[in-house]
Order: sequence, then structure tokens, then C-alpha cells
Amino acid sequence: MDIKTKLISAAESLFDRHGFTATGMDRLTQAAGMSSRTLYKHAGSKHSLIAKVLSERDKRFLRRLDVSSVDALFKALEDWVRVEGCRGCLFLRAYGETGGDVPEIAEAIAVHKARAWNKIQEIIALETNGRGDEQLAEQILILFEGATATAIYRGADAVATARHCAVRLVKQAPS
Amino acid sequence: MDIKTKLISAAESLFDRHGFTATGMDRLTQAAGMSSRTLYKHAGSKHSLIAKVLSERDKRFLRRLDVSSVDALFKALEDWVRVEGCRGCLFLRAYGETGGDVPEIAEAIAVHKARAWNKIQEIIALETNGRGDEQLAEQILILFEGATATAIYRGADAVATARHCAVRLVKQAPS
DNA sequence: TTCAATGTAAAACGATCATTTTACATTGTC
DNA sequence: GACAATGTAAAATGATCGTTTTACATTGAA
Repeated sequence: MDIKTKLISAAESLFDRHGFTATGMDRLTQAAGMSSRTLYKHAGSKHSLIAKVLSERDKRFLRRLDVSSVDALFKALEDWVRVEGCRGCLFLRAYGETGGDVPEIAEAIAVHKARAWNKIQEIIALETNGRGDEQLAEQILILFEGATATAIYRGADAVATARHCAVRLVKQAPS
Repeated sequence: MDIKTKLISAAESLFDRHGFTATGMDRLTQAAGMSSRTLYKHAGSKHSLIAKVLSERDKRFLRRLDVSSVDALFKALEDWVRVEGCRGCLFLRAYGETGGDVPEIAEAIAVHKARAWNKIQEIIALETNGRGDEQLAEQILILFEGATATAIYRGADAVATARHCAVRLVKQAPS
């Protein structure tokens, strides 16, 4: 595996498991199997590493959400949670830990949330024959965020519940 | 104001604004206006202080949720967000930052989530003539968590959207 | 074969971490 | 008027933080 990929994926699991601030560079170098000199050559700084981790996760996550129905959207989230577990939205956690005060991190978060929101709007447009129902899309977004948060302590079943609820909302929408 | 109250309320706002791990004891003593000796006399340790902050927040938050309808429940959350702002559920953030590895913190989180879940079940029972509709209650829980998470980046309007959605779900439920 | 790139290992950097300690001032109470 | 409690101010603790540096090994291309 490419050394940069190895670093970012090791960092992602440590950040997810223990939090961003609580994860020190020592533990990071050890998990990535490289010297701190090499780590800094590739990452630049811890803040920059966090931003890179978030950008990679954004890509990986949205690749999974490449679907065209609300049902499939929540099915994809359910799969993600069952495979990767769930400790909450890593982007919102990064926001909470940094207070939104680190520009490159705040930017990565904003990009991800905008892309997810666009994806949901796109799916809603497909399912309602092109009507741009903002209200419905926001309801689906809230269910999506809610499923992610609730899955932390109630497991993947919460995502299934959100899925049924979301599908019903879409069915009831005027098309 | 009582010195312990002052400490815990200063700690709550710093933790909420900057995160738990990123907030150092120096900043804490300064904000609370007391020496570190006094702080440790009352708090015991940082972990214990975090647990106390969470317990106090649990009390304060659930006092606001002392209502008997789903509509009032989300109205209360909306008020909370408009008054206090929203950086996400402080309990889930504490879970994310500690990885659930600190027993006294994990316990405070579990207590809060159990109490909120019970409150929602109680309201659903009231609104459906005593039928214990677990599925509906979980949907409301997910909307509640989702509103809290979404409000971080979309503001209090997201809570209003969740509110309308929740009310509709309850109306459609068989009673 | 020599140069530049890319890596490791390990020490050093000054800052900050959570926590304890030392020394002292102010209380209210018996 | 002595005592215990409760507070402050500030230094010291040893550990750990993110980051840089020093010294050296390996490699592939010119």
C-alpha cells in the first residue's frame, strides 16, 4: 500500500476511535509504521492531516451514496454502519473538537456537508419528478443525520427505522 | 453564585465552545476565577469535572423537556437552540472525544440518553392513548437527534422542520 | 558513480498538559 | 484566642504535546 494512503487510513481509524485531539503524533507514527520525519513530510502538520483524513473520508463515504432512491440511500448508510461501526459523523465531531476555528478543517467539513446535501436534493428531485421540494429534502437530511447519531448508542437498527420513515415521507409527497 | 456552580457553568461553556480535550485546566481556572487548588478540591479531576458538567447539563436540559406533546418537545428544543446555540449533542461529543473509555463519563452519557429516551416514550404513550409504540418513539428520537445535529450547520430552522415532520408522524399513527 | 530523493531512528525543542505542593490570608466557630 | 475550614497565588511535578533536527541508510536515474 502507498505510504500516504497508509498514513491517512491509520489516522482515520485512530481519530475515529479515540478522537482528534486525544490522538497524539506518537501513536500516529506508530500505527502508520513510519518515522515522524516522514509523517510530517507527507502531512505537513496535524491540522493538515486531519483535513486530509476528512477529505478522503468524504470521497469514500459519498462513493457509497452513489444511489438514486431514498430507500437505497439509507440502505447504504445501514451497510456503512454495519461494516465500519458508528461513533457519529466524523465531520461534526471534528467541528466540535476544533470549535470551527481551524480554517482548513472547517473548509473540509463545509465541503462534505454541502456535497451530502446536494446528493439528497438530487435524489429527492428524482423521486418527485423534478420538483425541488426543499422541505422534504431537509426532512430526509435530518433523518440521515439522526440515524447516524442514534446509531452510536442504538446500533444499526436505528438506521433501518430512519429508512422506513424516510421512504414513507417520500411516498406521501405530492409528485 | 455558589463557587461549585460557577465552576461547572464556566466549564460547560468552555467544553461546549472548544471541546473537552482541547480545553486545558489553566483556561478553566481562569474562566471560573479560582485557583487550581480550589478547582481540584471541588472537581477531583478533569474526568470527574466533565462527568459533573454532563450531569448538570442533563438536569438543565431535561427540565426544559418537561412537556407532554411531541409538538412541545420540539418547540422546547428549538427554544434551547435559539437561546444557547448549537454545537451538537454535548454528550455524544464527550463520547466521541473519550472513545467511551472513561467509566464515569460513559455512565453520565448513558444516564442522559436513557432519560431522554424514556421522556420520548412517555410522550408517545400520552399521544397515542397509552399504546407503547416503540417504532414511532424511535422515529421521534431519530428526528430529535437529527435536528440537534443538523442545527449545527443549518441553524434552528432545522429544528422547526423536524418538528413539523414529527407532528405529522404522530398524527398518522393509529391510536 | 555520483546525485538527489526518500526513507529510518532517535534525540532535542519549547510549550503545554493534568495534578500536587508550598506558603499564606481570610474566615466563622467553639 | 485557638482551631479547622476554605480560599488565593504561584511554583514545581513529570509526562506528553506537536514539531524540528541531526545523523545515517537505501535506492533509482543521469
